Amino acid sequence: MAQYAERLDEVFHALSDPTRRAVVRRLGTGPASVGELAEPFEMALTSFLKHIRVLETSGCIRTVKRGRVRECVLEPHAFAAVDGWLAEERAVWESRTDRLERFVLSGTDDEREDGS
Amino acid sequence: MAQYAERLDEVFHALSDPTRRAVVRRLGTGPASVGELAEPFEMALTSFLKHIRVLETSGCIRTVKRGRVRECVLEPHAFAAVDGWLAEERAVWESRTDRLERFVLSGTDDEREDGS
DNA sequence: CGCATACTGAGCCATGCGGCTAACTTAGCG
DNA sequence: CGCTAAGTTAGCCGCATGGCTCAGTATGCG
Repeated sequence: MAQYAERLDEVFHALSDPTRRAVVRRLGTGPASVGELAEPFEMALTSFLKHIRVLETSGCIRTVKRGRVRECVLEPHAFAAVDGWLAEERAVWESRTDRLERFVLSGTDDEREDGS
Repeated sequence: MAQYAERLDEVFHALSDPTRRAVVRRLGTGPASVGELAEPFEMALTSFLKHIRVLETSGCIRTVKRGRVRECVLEPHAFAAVDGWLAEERAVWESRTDRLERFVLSGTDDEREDGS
């Protein structure tokens, strides 16, 4: 278990920006060029390109240059990492609430986690 | 749909740091004081406290001061937001692959999404 | 009371982020 | 060939982040 990680930092960072999340959302509906993706946003193209780079280096998207156009496609694989982390987290948390539940129901002390 | 969001920026940002993810993981096993949480890390307590603040303002954790000790507890609710976003994302993406599948199987053109 | 413990606040510093403009490169079209 | 369209590179700017130290504050124990 816990094999996910790796670029988890970068993926979470990539998703922490609304512009980038919007791009991801858009790419969910299919591939698009940088220009197409940039169109809904006010910012300069160069600024927007930085977001694309962040998404790409984090592994959230893949891009290829065809002619003078750069095509971007979603890399759903990257989100599995987030999903996996979340699942592990929930597993830890749920096993804890399970123990708590047993403790409450049984009245026995099952609740010390500091090894002192 | 899409009711989650709100502090999604902050939550993703909070989770983009390994120290903070480790804290979240630890808190999954139960509440802890700032000092307890800080112990495994090299950094100064004041530096560590900033991480706690980030986690708190993002809504990932809740803290209360009892005596001179500040207790931190996980706020699993916050992760539901991430989970929700992820689910929406996947929904978009899967409806797209469904359409693609139909297209491939039927041979009809079902694949234009730009309204031009 | 006095002292150690557990934070807390203020403020410094280097780096990184997210925006910008200006100038350049390539590709496609006529 | 020459012009336009689509990126791309380089570099500037202000602000946020994540580390640090040093000097409080306040609680609990003896």
